[in-house]
Amino acid sequence: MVCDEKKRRSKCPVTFALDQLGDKWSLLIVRDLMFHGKRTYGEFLESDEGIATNVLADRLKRLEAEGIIEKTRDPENRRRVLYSLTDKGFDLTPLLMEMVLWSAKYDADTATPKAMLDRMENDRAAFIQEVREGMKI
Amino acid sequence: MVCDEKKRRSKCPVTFALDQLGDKWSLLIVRDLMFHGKRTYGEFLESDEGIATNVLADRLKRLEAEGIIEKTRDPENRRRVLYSLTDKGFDLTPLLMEMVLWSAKYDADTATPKAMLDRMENDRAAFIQEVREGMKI
DNA sequence: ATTAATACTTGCATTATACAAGTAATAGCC
DNA sequence: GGCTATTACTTGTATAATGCAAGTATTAAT
Repeated sequence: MVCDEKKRRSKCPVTFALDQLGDKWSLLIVRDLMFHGKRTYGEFLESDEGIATNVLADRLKRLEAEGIIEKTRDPENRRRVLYSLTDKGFDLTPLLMEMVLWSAKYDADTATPKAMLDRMENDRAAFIQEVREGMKI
Repeated sequence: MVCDEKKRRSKCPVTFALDQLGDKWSLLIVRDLMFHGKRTYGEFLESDEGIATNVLADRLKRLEAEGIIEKTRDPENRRRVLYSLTDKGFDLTPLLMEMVLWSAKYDADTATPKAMLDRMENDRAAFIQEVREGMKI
């Protein structure tokens, strides 16, 4: 194929976001980068949800193509690839925060510390700043 | 099958939300209920994205089972079924707002009026209140 | 030179989706 | 009451996505 751009379903912003992130795995990779300090293929594979290797490879490729993550070789160990969030990826922080707050409200078993939920709700800007700093290489 | 509960992938709140909404269609139905005043199967079918009839039926069933939407017969026309958001569904408003803001930032073609984006950003509570009022039957 | 670590790719079975068509219940009209 | 239209689905089938097990390629360590 000469052109691999997908046709857009519509010009709706919700659709735009869903076309880039609307599946059961993409946002878990973003979560791991954003909140859990994960950076490598192997680390993503270890997450509790158990993503399949081919699906992980596919999602990393797509997220990179969409400019949400970027890929570098680890200079200290050249067989290791390091993934990180771009600004576009980091800007998903508020979206992830709202997901966490919604789930905390409606899922009795959610494993998010109360203190963190309070910070998310009461000082959004500070929380986002903490995430940004935590993401630093 | 005796029990149709799905096993959870993890206790992560992001996973909880993705298991209920993480596909390319569920949130579009929520969007149509929340922002476009749609309430019937036929109206959802008309949306630009072009959902397949069987997928729409499946998603309506799931969303209802998850307590995000509810179903009533239209008393004035008993062959018509009316869908509406529950409180749990309405509480997705901030999540949808963040999706819209993120897409507006990164998609040059997004069709959201600037004035609406400004209200979402600068007066979140008021915007949410407007949505709530607009949703009234 | 051999083994280990890391990041993938491949093949195949299962599941989900898209598309076209058909069915069921209610309503409106004669 | 019988006929047609409306509305909300269901069903069948082809295509695409996912899950799982196994294999390959590149770099590092010994």
